[in-house]
Amino acid sequence: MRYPAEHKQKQRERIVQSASRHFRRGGRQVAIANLMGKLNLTHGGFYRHFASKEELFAEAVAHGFEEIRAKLGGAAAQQPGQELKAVIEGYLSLEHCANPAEGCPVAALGPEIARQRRSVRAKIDRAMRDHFKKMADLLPGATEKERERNTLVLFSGMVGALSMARSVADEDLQQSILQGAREFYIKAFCPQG
Amino acid sequence: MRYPAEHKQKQRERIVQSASRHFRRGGRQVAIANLMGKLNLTHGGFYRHFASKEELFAEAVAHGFEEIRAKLGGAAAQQPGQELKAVIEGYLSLEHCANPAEGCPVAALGPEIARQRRSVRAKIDRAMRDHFKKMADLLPGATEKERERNTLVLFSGMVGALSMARSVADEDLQQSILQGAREFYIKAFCPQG
DNA sequence: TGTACATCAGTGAACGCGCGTTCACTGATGTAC
DNA sequence: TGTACATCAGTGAACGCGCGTTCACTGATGTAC
Repeated sequence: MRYPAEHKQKQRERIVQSASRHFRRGGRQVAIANLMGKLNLTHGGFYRHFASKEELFAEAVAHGFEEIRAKLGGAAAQQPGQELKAVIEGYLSLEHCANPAEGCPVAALGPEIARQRRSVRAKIDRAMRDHFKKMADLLPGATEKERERNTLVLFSGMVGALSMARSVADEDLQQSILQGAREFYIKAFCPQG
Repeated sequence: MRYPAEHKQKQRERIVQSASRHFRRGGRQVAIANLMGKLNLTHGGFYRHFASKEELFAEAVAHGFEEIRAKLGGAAAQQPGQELKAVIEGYLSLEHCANPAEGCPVAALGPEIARQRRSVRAKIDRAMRDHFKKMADLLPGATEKERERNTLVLFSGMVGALSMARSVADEDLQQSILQGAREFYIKAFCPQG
């Protein structure tokens, strides 16, 4: 059956968005047939949209940066004057910890990204740089360079806290990790305590 | 062929140690046949030592904590009076970044650990708590509780920096992440700057 | 306006491969007598 | 001391399953005339 003109592009976007969440939840090994099935499609059609699973993975990770940025941006907008504090509290929240599917792609997939071929990582790099460049507006620092350095320190630190919190089984320990990191980074990066 | 009395236990330890490194390099999905092959064994014998791949994985991760602690302890011992600085510089070194197989298991496998069944994570928890308890001796803090809180903040932060550095393709960015984190954590946690 | 043909997103079977786990078997050495 | 048997770490074939990718086919709609 032939589809309307924009159909293909929209389907492709749907696949990327859905895959992005499923990869973040289950890892890169989530099967293509599974991903397509969630959209009521069969696996055969996948290759009308992507050359390989690798290509989808790279785009899915890139999409994840946009999604988390929208979330953190929303949290920031709700606390004018305390934007960075809101971002830190949002990122290190129990809610983010419990929902990797809708959260930060580095915290959810970091080591798996690290194992991809260079070309895949290069594609992800661009999205990541773009993401952090945009996030840097919220950080303190006299020059843009300094703000970007601070951004990398803060976000890499939060990635680790979230990743470690998710990997422990004990809920008290999980909470301790998140809370300790929240307090520490707010003190370290939010100008007025 | 029947083997000497201690043979079985030694073989088991060899498997755990080898698997630990291979999992850290390639992820949990590294095949049992592959792991056994590295030790010139065939896959069939695996189940004389372990009930499942899951069991091996948990022990392999636990073993990883001991290995990295020995490494960091060695680095600390070489710089008396600057132990913590040596640990931070060792953990956030290019060398550690380039060699996940012999490095921190959380940085190498965090998200994959997070996806394991609770029982597996519980086993890993014990090893992790033990690890951080021992590392806490190096951290500043008036009470033991405070030192342990600081330990979690510092190490989770370093986990994220290492994990993020490994996932980027650009070497300059990778270096920036590591260097920024090194400077920041040394300033934040090493008493005499 | 009507007809014949082209298009192409999507289908589902098939290919080829890898993997976790099981199991009957091996055979050198330990043990019972 | 010698013999028959038990042990059990390790072997390698097999089972059952899942997965990435390919491919011939479908069929509703767009296009040429």
